[in-house]
Amino acid sequence: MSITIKDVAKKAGVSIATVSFVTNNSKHISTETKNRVLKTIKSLNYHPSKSARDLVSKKTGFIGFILTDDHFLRTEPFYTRIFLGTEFEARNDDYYILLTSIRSDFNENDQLPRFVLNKSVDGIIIAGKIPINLIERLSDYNLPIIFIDFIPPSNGYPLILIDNIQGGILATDHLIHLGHKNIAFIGGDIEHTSVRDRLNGYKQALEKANIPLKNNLIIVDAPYPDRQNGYNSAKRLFAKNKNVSAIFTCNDAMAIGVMHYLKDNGYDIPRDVSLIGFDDVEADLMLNPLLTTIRVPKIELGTEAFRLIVNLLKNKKSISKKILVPVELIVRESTAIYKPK
Amino acid sequence: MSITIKDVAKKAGVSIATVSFVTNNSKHISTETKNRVLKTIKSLNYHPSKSARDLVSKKTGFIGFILTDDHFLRTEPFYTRIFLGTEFEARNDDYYILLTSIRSDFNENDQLPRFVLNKSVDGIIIAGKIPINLIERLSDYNLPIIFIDFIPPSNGYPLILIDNIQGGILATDHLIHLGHKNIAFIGGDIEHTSVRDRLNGYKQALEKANIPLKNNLIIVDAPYPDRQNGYNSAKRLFAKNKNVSAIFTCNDAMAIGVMHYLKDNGYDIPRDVSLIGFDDVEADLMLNPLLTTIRVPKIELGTEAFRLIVNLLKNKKSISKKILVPVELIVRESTAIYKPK
DNA sequence: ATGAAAGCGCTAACAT
DNA sequence: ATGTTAGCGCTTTCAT
Repeated sequence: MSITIKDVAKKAGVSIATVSFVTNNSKHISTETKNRVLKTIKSLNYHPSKSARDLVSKKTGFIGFILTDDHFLRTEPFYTRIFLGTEFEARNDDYYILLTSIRSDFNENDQLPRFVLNKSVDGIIIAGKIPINLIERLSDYNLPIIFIDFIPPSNGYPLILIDNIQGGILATDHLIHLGHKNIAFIGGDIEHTSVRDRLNGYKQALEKANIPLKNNLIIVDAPYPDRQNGYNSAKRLFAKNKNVSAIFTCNDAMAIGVMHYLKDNGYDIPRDVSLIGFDDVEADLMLNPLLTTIRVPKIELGTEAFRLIVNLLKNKKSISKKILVPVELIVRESTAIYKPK
Repeated sequence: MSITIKDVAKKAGVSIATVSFVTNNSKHISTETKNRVLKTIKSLNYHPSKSARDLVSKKTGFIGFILTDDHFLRTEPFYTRIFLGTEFEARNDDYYILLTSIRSDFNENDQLPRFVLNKSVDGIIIAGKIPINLIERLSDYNLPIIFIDFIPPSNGYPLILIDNIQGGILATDHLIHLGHKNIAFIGGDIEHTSVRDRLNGYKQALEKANIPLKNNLIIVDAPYPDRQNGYNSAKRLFAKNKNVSAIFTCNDAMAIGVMHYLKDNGYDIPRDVSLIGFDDVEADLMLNPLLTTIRVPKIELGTEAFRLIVNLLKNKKSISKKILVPVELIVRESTAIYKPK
């Protein structure tokens, strides 16, 4: 049998209430008894039973984390890092994160995540694009929900977002400062708010530098921002336009595809073409040349989300907050000063 | 407030015990009352409180899943798929999986996963290579532990393993049947049991076909089986040996690296060189040509592990089992009949 | 076949 | 400052 609060109380010569007060720091206990209790707890290696605690406090001590399976299994560890961030942070607050995946084509007939049905979480974190009908069905459960890197159609939810516009500006400014004028933008689906915002930043930066916007330098018709689509987009870009000297892609996966295209077609990076990505994923460090990119602090997105939801849980009132997490330019090897041919 | 067992009992006109018996199927209840209770449960949308249940049953209803962070964040979603498998299976048994990562250089001073310290799991699943000292410290906690895709130095743990030898035979046989004679093997660290076993299968297949083993066709000196090391290994292979007509790499990540090397050096796949990988990860489907490989049923590794640990939990006796999960040859486009140049 | 009641380990109101 | 005690929602033994 496991050690319980009674064992500690008996051994320390106090009541179980006192022990409880000590473990919760909830009432003023004389330093002397407090220390004695603490010592006993340690000596007995006592850990309060989570279920007993949860039962009386009417909390579950769990936060649900929902990811579509394609995000969960993405080749670049992006969302898994965000999960890790929440998990790190949860360690301090005695919470556990329950990770589950749903199908990306989640529909009416699919079951909601079990932890929702069984009410075994106090709140829900959702990362990345998620089917709308899931959100609607979730709202019946009266659980605090917050979104990371996704703007749901319905308002009122707290949001943790990447400062994509700023990132777009940062990336484009970098290329402009290197002397580039013919700067292309390659993005995936323009319907994604993050792609749109990054493109937006690109446009703002060009405008500020008085560089005219050319539509045939913008390729945003790929369905999904992965390597393959990066490759194809680059192919389409160069089919229309030979004198591109720099490319800003909406994420690193596409940048890697673009890099392959450039290599396959005899372009040297960065001598002939400068290339900058967005996200800063592991894979960038295995490339040759190393990819210059905009770093998205993935772990921090997770920790921010966790902190926010815990605050929500404490204050009960649903303060609709929007946290914009800043990004950072990481200069590596794939960008260089513009040299006319 | 939430619906409790009392509400159900009152509405159904029975005692709470009866409701409990129904939800647990634990005693014979007349079909009539049973149906009535069931209907009431549904109408009230009642879900038993997990904490209350756990408290009395002295179970936590949780299984811990430990992964080193480099495995967790691997570029190819291999271990995350295994986790998903356990999670899928856990849904049927009313268990939840608590996923946590530890650093791959976990040492004496690092804290054990919180769910171990707090005794909030009933058992532990560990996937992939894990630091030995963690295993040792874990053993103090008297929790059932099972390993997936890793053979710990200490015996007695139930193991879920991939049938690597069979996979090696399958892959090599495939190449042999295509008429290849100069078949290379590229692996990562030979210290890994799985690499060793796959190499073993390779050797067995060659021997059976009376093809002499050539040591300069075997490259197993890379520290980690990733793309970059695949690339480098291929480079070393061709430096020693020009007339290789087929390559079997110990995993797909390395195969992708090899593929890049071959392309960079003007080899056509599969016309000049046939290539087969191992694992069958998403990325294979984005390659050109599509990669022939040995499929490891990742989801199944997870479900098997979960089933095994639940059995362990039920029977209490630690049956030291070893489950060998079979693999499958997936022929795609990167292998072809041998044609002399 | 069903019900009454004890008790799992803990928190928190109330008492001292 | 510390102790007593009533539950939290559930399972399970023992009655009936």
